[in-house]
Amino acid sequence: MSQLISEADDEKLKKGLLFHDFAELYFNNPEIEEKLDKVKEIFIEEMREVSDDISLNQLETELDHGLKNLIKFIEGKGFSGNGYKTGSEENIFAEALEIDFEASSTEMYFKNNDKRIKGKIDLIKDPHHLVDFKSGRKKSRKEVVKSTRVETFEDSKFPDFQTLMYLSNHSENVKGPIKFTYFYFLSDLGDSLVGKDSETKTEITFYLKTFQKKASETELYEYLIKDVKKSNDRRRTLEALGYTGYRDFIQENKIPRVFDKEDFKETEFASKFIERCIEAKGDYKYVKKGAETALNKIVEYRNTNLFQDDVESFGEFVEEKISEIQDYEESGYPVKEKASELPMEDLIIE
DNA sequence: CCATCAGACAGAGGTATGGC
DNA sequence: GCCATACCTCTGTCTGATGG
Repeated sequence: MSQLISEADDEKLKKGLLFHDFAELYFNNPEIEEKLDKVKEIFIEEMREVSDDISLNQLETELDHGLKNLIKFIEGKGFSGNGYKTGSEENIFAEALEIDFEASSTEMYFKNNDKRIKGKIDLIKDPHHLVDFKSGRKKSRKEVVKSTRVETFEDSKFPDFQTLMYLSNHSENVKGPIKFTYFYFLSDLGDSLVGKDSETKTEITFYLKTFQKKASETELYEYLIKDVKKSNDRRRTLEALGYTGYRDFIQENKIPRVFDKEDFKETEFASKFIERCIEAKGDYKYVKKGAETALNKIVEYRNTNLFQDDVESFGEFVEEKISEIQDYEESGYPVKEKASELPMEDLIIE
């Protein structure tokens, strides 16, 4: 892969930067909404500098959608982040419009020497809510978790440690679950014609407890049986087991770190669980089926949220990679693993 | 009352296709 | 080479019918 950046890439980067700058300025100075036309002008002007054959029509549509979505999403004042530094000194729109602004919760930079990570959070909406603005295609919760988790990122299309990195760092500042929102401000382009109101954000929750602990709580038990009819196999099975029966089983048996539904079904944990269900209700096909879909749901829950064990295993992974790099420094890099192929640009190497 | 089965349906994920 | 899109498959849900 060439290091040269094509004009198209350049254009994309610039566009992303401009949208981010607008988000930052709007968050800190919401009255800018009155000067939206001016913002658009500046935006288009700035884009012309990178590329002389941009499609004005398309850019205007994107602008209308993107700015509208960002305004709709951002409301109220944010939180002054402890442990963060203000990230960017300049804001294109603020400068062009000669607005003096003080950012206290946008573009928050952190560098965590202990954990050897660093990054910049687009917006800290409140102490328990981080936000990242994205211009690309919307990704599902499952995709986000898969691409950030150490055990599964290699199988994902776009490995990206950002989510775990930010959460890992931020969890030092707060107690209790942290929400991480990816806001895809352009993802509903083209929907308005059909009148569809498509979701433009993906929210991941990081529970500051292990999955094992979380799984034993009523919340997960409820998740397994809610929103289905009384006749549902899984619901009938789990209701026979009862919450206490379910909780006891989880407390007695260690849940294996397996993220694939099929593989999970093969584990001892799974067969024991099915056995326990049969004991509670009787040896019927629907009980086995109900227990199996429950196991699937448990894995699904795990694959759409993040837990303490994910952060821990990420921390170990970082340590491992850093010592590998130190080894390479001494003995030379192996030829087959180019540094650029490793999704770890953001790891601190000093 | 409860268990079982088949068939229709919806949503999510994965994959192949065609355009740029 | 990239990407968005359409298509296919898998999974789960619900309904209605049958029979204990």
